[in-house]
Amino acid sequence: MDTGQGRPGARRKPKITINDIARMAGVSKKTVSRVINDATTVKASTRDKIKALIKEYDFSPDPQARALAFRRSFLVAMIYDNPSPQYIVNMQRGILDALAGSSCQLVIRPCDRNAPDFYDMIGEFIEQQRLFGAVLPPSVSEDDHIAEMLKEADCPYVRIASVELDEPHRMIRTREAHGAAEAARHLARLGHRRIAHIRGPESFRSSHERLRGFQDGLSEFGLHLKDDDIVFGGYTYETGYECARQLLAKPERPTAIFAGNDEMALGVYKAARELGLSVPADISVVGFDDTPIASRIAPYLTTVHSPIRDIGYLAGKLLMDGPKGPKGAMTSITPELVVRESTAAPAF
Amino acid sequence: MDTGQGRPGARRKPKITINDIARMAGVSKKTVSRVINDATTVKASTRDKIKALIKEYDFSPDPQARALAFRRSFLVAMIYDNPSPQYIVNMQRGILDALAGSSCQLVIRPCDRNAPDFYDMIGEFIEQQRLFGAVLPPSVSEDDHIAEMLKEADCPYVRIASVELDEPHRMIRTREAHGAAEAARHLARLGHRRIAHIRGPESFRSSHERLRGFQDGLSEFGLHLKDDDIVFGGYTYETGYECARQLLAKPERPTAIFAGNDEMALGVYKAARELGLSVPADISVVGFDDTPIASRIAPYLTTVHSPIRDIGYLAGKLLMDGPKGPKGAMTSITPELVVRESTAAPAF
DNA sequence: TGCCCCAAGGTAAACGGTTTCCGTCCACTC
DNA sequence: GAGTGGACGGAAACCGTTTACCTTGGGGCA
Repeated sequence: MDTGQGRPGARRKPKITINDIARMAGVSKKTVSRVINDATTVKASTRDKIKALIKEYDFSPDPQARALAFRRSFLVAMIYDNPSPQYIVNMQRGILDALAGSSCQLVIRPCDRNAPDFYDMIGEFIEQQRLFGAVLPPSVSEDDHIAEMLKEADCPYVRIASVELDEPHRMIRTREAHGAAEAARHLARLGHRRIAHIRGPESFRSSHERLRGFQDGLSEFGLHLKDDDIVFGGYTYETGYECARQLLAKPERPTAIFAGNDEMALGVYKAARELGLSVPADISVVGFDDTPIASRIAPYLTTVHSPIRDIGYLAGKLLMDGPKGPKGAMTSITPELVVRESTAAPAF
Repeated sequence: MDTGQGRPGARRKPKITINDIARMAGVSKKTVSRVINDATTVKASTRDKIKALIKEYDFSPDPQARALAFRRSFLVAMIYDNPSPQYIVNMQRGILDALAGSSCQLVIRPCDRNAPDFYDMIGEFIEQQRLFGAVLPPSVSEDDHIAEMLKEADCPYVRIASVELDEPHRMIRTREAHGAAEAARHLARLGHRRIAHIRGPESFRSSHERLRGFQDGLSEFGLHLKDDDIVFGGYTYETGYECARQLLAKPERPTAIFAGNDEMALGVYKAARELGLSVPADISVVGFDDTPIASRIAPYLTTVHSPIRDIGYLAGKLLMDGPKGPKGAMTSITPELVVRESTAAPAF
């Protein structure tokens, strides 16, 4: 595009092809193609001349034609079922960060793992699009069948998960257990002894990891979660609320609750409010994710922060670099605790 | 130009082509093509037979090959700069709802209108991708230069905005003034007389519309906003907070504040909290957008609900149908007030 | 010199559809 | 029996790249 200020009479762009470049450079279009893709066997002087022409005429090869010849589109898909807008948007941005400068575009593919024709839909999508690659955040990432289909279709992919469930060059690990352990230590140091946990659903690996990490952190202080102080939530506001009602109705109620994510932590806030309990004076609350609400609500929520955008970036980078990318590439991310206002020493 | 080389082309798959279908149907591939695309001049029985075969063998034409022949990709782009994750995600879903069943995919293109090379980037994107269409939510939708570039590239597009700024078949109107007027009436009926407004930035058309609608609503009750009761915010939590501090520090402070969006309304909550004012006893607050936070925070926020996903759906539909779509197609959406807990009669 | 080999680059055929430009066949109608 | 129009075929061109395969020229080496 020209940067000149807007003229009303815009010109029709004389679409320039690889042939034009070749003619002007005095070489065959094959050589131009070589320069564009893989300039290994082209003399430096020839390559420079062609590159100069490409730049001068602002030429870029037609993605559709390339895709046809390559038998592979220049599309990277993000396939996800995570419902959190914050998560989704940040992940998208991260992947796009990694795609910037490449000739790939990001197509999004939300889905519902419970839909009856789930695998058909995704399978068809994968088959048809001949994707350049796919990024799978949780919980789609935990679905081995999807990974299998992608492998089948010869489509590179990267899975983002809290546990190692594929080859290293296809994985970004989020060490969620670490963040959960930090939360546990924080509560233990504050002096809490009666601590409860609202965990996420069985079907999410992350909920296991968060629980595990939390237990590990507590055990460092000789503490442990009693079985009936672990209740199952569904990672939603409503379930968080209900679980909290249940926990706080006990005769000997806990002085601190670790919610499996921020949404449920907000549910705990609501339950506490209704019961006339003050956060953090009567009950300390810790969340997980650090969604924007966490720093908007009163009291500001102590939670575990995951750098979602960075994770997306790593995943995208890993995808673009392929198995033979730099060996030292980072492939894991460690969430950290952010202490705000919702935790305090228990009153005795 | 990094194309992620080193990926060998896909290995051979028993991929079925249009020729196979044609052979099996006993027709020429041209007729199959007719069925796939247009089917106007194909006899019903032939068409049915071909369709059955297509379904049986699960054939779908290669998008890349079609794109090359059509000189147009099967990609619909959503180009946006709106920072609200909730808005983005819902809009994406809405557009995808409309794209379902078509052969189009959704590619996303966030951008920053303040970047120095903004128009270059977008222009290049539009030129290269030969998009099937584009959806422009605010505030990108308000940029005539972008619309011009799209028209130039012969790319259909739909703009979503609160005012009519393009031909009807390229517009989805969000009648935000209506929702704002409802908010005004609600406050007026409660008995508020001293009302303030934290408006959005000058550069957003929506901020004008919301102000205008609010004023219209007030005037029905013989009320009006004094000039210094209208302050400029930036649609962010922080600016909402600062504006509220300013308004609430006045000797004769307002009894109600209409914030231009929910983010700013949360800022008002914070300011009120700091000043020891209770919502809604001391100050009523109304937001706009109905983000999820609005129904998570205490007190639940009275706000104006926009069905973003529906809007996205309409935009996508309009795009797919084109100018010759059904005449009676709905092309406007009216946001409605949702009364919750943050508004009450003023204390005298 | 003769031979081999490699770097550098060319040629033509894919890639998998759509389109153009006729034609043909056939059933109806007048 | 001629005219008409709908349904469909055939061949080739085309879309703009990449790729399989081949040529060419020149240098190293025995």
